[in-house]
Amino acid sequence: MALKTKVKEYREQAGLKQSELAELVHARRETIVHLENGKYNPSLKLAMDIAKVFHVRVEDLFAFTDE
Amino acid sequence: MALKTKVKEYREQAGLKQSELAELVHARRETIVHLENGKYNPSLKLAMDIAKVFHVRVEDLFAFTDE
DNA sequence: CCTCCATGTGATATATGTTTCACTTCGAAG
DNA sequence: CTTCGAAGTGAAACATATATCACATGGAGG
Repeated sequence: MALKTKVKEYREQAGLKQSELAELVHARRETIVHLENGKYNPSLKLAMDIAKVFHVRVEDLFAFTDE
Repeated sequence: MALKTKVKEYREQAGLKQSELAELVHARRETIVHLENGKYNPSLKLAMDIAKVFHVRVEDLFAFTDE
């Protein structure tokens, strides 16, 4: 049920601010904040857009855990 | 903008009905219908659940085209 | 301490994915 | 032609992702 994400790790490693990543994927800064803090499941498009920015696979960036 | 998907191909190859796939990923049959016909972007969770059923990567199953 | 900037929060509004239900279409088989 | 099961359609209700806005927090440096 819970979503684990590495967006923050990849973003910081890439030297990007939340606002810069948001602009790259055509989303709002607050949306990135919520995502990094696991507030909700993104749409497939948003997830793939972010994965593309970091040149990683969606599965590298997101994982759903049971419990 | 447009979503291309191979859900139908993989599903038929696996010998599954839409209703069976739906049950496996805890969704409704109509949701699978809409997805296979590119009606909307699924949630990341649904996309990953389907990819897991077929043992493929999300990127193998879905692709967003420009135009 | 004060300022600036990046990050986080919360509430509300809007967009859209998903469900539900009732119905239709279509092919295969009797 | 009739029946039956699988697939498709459309509209309305509902759930939730995303946008918007205003404000709070926290660290770095003056």
